[in-house]
Amino acid sequence: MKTVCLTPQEIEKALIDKGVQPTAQRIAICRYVLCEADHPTAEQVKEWADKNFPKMSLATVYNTLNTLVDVELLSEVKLPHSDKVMYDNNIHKHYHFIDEESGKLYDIDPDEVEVSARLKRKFKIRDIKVVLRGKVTG
Amino acid sequence: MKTVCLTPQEIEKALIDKGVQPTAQRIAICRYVLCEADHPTAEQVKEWADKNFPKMSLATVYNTLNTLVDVELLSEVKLPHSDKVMYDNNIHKHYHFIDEESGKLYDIDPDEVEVSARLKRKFKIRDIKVVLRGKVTG
DNA sequence: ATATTTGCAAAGCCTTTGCAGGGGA
DNA sequence: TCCCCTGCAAAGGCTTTGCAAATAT
Repeated sequence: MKTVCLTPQEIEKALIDKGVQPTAQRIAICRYVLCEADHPTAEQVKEWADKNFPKMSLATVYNTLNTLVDVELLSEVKLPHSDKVMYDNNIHKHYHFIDEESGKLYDIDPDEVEVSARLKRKFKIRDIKVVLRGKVTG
Repeated sequence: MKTVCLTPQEIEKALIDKGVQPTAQRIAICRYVLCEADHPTAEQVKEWADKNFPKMSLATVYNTLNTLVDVELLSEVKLPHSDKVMYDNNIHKHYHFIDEESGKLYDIDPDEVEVSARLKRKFKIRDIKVVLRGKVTG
């Protein structure tokens, strides 16, 4: 979750820069998922919208999230501990830590994890994903 | 995929040892998923069953696969490149490599990948999952 | 005889899609 | 004007479940 929140104006600009029309719904969702939320699911975005936006359909929530993923303002996280997609405002390379007790996700900086693979020659690695799991104190 | 295939008798014994009734359907599915198949989906197991078993419902396929996972004769693999669960007869610790072209899965021995994490103290790691992705030649 | 398991169909869960109405450029 | 977006409801894909009939011990 980013510590700095974008203003509606900044969000509008970001959307336009990406070639996405800055509709009220999209700006609202951006305000939530880019600043306030922490790895929300579509359902959580919908719940937020129900409280903070006049009226927004679930389809619009999904469409908007998919659009934001397409233009790389957001990234999609699918992890085995949940059947729901989670959305991550961290679009840089990073790993994830799953708190086994709460299911909560934490972003892990790649610098904190060292991975080196020496596979048989037939494997050409293009990407490595690491998912950590355990307890989080505090 | 194991190179050694179990006989129906061995499968029957394995099921009984695990406290699972060795019904014809279960033995048949075991013969496929424990020996012949390579990371099959439930759908693929059903297709195999349709060709090689008098009659088996999809529910039985799912129930049986879940039972085998419960008794640890099989492990469940959920990866982000597919929305379908894949079943793995390798129940030992290992990682996976996804061939980006075919979607095919390869088991990777943990010895071939070195991972070391030095996270902040609040994180107590209980498990590390590594998913590699790239091209496979040959 | 009693407890499990099977098969079928229906339901469940998450996500996508079709289409008509509405709003922005 | 014209195209894109929204909302609604229906559909889609995968998996689970309820229940009655069949099977196992």
